Amino acid sequence: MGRIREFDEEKVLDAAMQLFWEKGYEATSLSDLTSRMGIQRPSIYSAFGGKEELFEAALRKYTKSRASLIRTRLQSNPSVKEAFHTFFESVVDDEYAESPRKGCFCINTMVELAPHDEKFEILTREHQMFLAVIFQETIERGIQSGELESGLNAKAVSQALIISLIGLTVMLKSRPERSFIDNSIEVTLTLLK
Amino acid sequence: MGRIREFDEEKVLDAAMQLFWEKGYEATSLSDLTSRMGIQRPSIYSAFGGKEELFEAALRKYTKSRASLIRTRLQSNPSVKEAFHTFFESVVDDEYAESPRKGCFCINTMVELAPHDEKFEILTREHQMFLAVIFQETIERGIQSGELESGLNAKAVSQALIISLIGLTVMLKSRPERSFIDNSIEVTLTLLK
DNA sequence: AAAATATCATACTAATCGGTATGTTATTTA
DNA sequence: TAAATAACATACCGATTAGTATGATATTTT
Repeated sequence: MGRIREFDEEKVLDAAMQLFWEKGYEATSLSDLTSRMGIQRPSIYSAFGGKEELFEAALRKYTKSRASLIRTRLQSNPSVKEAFHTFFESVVDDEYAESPRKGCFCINTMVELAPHDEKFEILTREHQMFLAVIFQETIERGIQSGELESGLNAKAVSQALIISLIGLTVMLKSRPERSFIDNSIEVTLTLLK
Repeated sequence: MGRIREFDEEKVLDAAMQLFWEKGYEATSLSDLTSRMGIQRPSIYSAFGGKEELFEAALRKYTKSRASLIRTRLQSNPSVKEAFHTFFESVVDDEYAESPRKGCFCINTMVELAPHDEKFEILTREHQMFLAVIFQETIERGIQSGELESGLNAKAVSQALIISLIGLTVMLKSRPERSFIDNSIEVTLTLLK
C-alpha cells in the first residue's frame, strides 16, 4: 500500500471550497490553494486530479450540505410562512455579517462557468431544481395544514421563490441598503397566501 | 498634434464590452482583447489606461445604454402590466436565443468583482438602484391611470421586481426548462395588482 | 528484513499573464 | 520645410500560471 496519506481529504477539500467560494475559479491560483489547504501541489493532483476536478468536488460538497441545511431550516418551523420568512432573513443576516460577501457558491458558479461548460451548467441547474422541490414540498405542507390557500400553485410559487432567492443573494454583493432587501422579501412572500 | 488615431474609440470599446460581457474580467486576456478590438496592445493602454480601466469604461457604456433601453421598453406600452410582462419575456427570449448565455454584464460584474472591489460594488449597486427607480415610476404611472390599486407600495414592489429580474437573468445561465422561467414570471407579476 | 508502493517536498517546465521600452511612421505646428 | 508630437508595430519584460519530473521518506506486503 505504501506510505499513508498525512492529510484529511475532507478537511483540505473544505479549505479549497472556502477559497473557490470566495474568489471563484479563475481568480484562485494553485498557489492560493496549496497555502490555504496546507498541502503541496502534487498532493492536490494525486488526490483530486487537477484544478478543475478539485473545483467540481468542492462544489458538489457545497451543494450537498447546502440543500440539507435548507431542508432542515424549512422543516424546523410549523408555520410555513414563518419558515420562509425566517429562512430568507437568515440568508440576508449571514451575508451582511460577511466580508467579503461570498454569496452562494453555486450561484457564483452559474455566473462564471455554466455558460462555458456544460458540466457546470447541469450541476448548478440540478441544484436549483432540487431546492425548488424542497420549497414546493414545504408549500404543500402549508396547504395541507390549512395555513395556505388550497388553490395555491405550489410548484409555480416555489419556482418564483427560488428566482427571488437567487436575485437576493446576488444583489447582496453590491451592499444595498437593508431596506431594499427587506422590502423585497416582505413583498415577495405575500405570494404565500 | 501629431499623428491622428486610426481606430474609432467607441467601436473598439464596444468590442471590448462584448468580450468582457461574455467572459468576465479575469478570463479575458489582453491577447483576447487586442485580437477582438483589432488594435495593438499599446493602443489600448494609451486610449484607456489599462485592463481594469478598459473594463470600467466598458461597463459604464453598458449600464448607460441598458438603462435607456429598459426605460424605453417600459414606456412604450400604455398598460403597465403588459409592459412589465412583455419586458420580462423579452429578456428571456433574448437570452434563450444566445449561446453562450452572456446574461447581464452588470450582474456578472456584481458577482465577480463587487465583493472584492468597492469601485464596482458602487457602480453595480447604483445601476440597480437606477433601474429600481425606472420600475417605480412605471408602477406609479399604472396607479395614476387606475390600472393598479392605489394602495400598492410602488417602491417596495419595484424593488421586488428588480430582485426577480436579477434572479431570472442568473438562472437562465443554467438553461432551465422554459416553463420554470415562465411560471416564475407569471407568479411574480401578480404582485402588480 | 527486503521488495514494493504510495506520499512527501523541492524544483522545474513551457506557456501565458499584464504591462512597457523602442524605434518607425504619419500628422500638425512653427 | 523643419521641429515637435502622437500613434503605430514589434519585440520585449519580469511575474505568474497550471501542471510535472525527480528523488527522498515512510508504510505495507512478501
